[in-house]
Amino acid sequence: MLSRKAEDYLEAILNITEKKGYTRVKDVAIALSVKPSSVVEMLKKLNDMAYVVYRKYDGVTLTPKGRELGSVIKDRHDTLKALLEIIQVPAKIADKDACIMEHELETKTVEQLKNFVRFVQSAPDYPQWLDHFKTFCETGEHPCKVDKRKNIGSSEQELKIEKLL
Amino acid sequence: MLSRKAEDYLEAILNITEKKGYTRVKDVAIALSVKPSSVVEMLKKLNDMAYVVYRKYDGVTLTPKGRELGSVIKDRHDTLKALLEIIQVPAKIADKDACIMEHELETKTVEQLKNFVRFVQSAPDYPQWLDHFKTFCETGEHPCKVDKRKNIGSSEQELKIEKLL
DNA sequence: AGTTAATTATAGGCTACCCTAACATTGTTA
DNA sequence: TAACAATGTTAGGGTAGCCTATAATTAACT
Repeated sequence: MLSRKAEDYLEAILNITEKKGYTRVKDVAIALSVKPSSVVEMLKKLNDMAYVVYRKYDGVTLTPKGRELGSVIKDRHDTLKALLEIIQVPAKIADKDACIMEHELETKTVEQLKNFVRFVQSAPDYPQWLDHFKTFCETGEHPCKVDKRKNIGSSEQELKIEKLL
Repeated sequence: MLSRKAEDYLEAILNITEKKGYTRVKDVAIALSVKPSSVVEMLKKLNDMAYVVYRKYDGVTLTPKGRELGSVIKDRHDTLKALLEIIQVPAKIADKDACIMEHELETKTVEQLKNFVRFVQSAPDYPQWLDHFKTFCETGEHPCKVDKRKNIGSSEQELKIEKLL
């Protein structure tokens, strides 16, 4: 298992490589707000563990193994960020906090997480979409989608129904 | 600012104190899966920073300052746990992962986070409850609650409407 | 009270990660 | 191509947090 930090380095290398086509020590140092010497130290470790190929004075490239793990981490990050954005955390904070979750979160993030939880817990009726979500987890399908196919102009109908409530 | 670890210690002390009325070195060691010597080391630091009162061979108590910060952390933890449970992560995993978020998450947790994000992003129509959530953030009120007061027997009505869709 | 068991404390050591300062290499440009 | 600038590397050092082994204290039992 790689440490958190090692994963951060891997993720950074992946991001930089995707954006510029190659990665140098300096780029990683800037991305992670550390000194170049720290980067070199970690690159040696990642090289020994076969996550990257690191040759002196010649930048870094990811091995297939490294690319694979990097993708998993990036995906995790993107998912967390998306979740935070869904609950109205500003994009910039969401991106930052996706890395940190639990400790040292922005006030705004914590506030929105709380809001979301209270929103669900204090709902006057059991929220229907939660059932929809459960169904979605089991079937991969949105239940309303299935029902709607039976009708045409369902969006108009929905508007009417909304007014009824 | 306290480190993650220091916060973990503080939270553990708060939990143990709430449950047993007092806290000994051994309890903390078990709670955090570390050796007693590590606990003593950290208690000295927390004592110096005035988060706890630590006297040799005589357990630990939280200062008001420590109790306050501990509560904030515990609240954060509870919120994250609740969020994970809302998205159908089993309680036990939710509790564990509330501490960890982002790194070293359980497969199940990541899966459910992904499900939730996909659930929202792939919805056939823009999900209404998201608007409700936005309103909730601004007003602290559930919009449907307000509308419903105008009618009686709204839950019956809802049932009918559901059948219509 | 005396002996043993449990708990707590100290000393010393280890690893991960970061730093600064000095040195090496590569790139750029007159 | 020589000189300077930018970048990369190494050496040496620091802190946080963990450990083991050993010593001190407290608790429990006969």
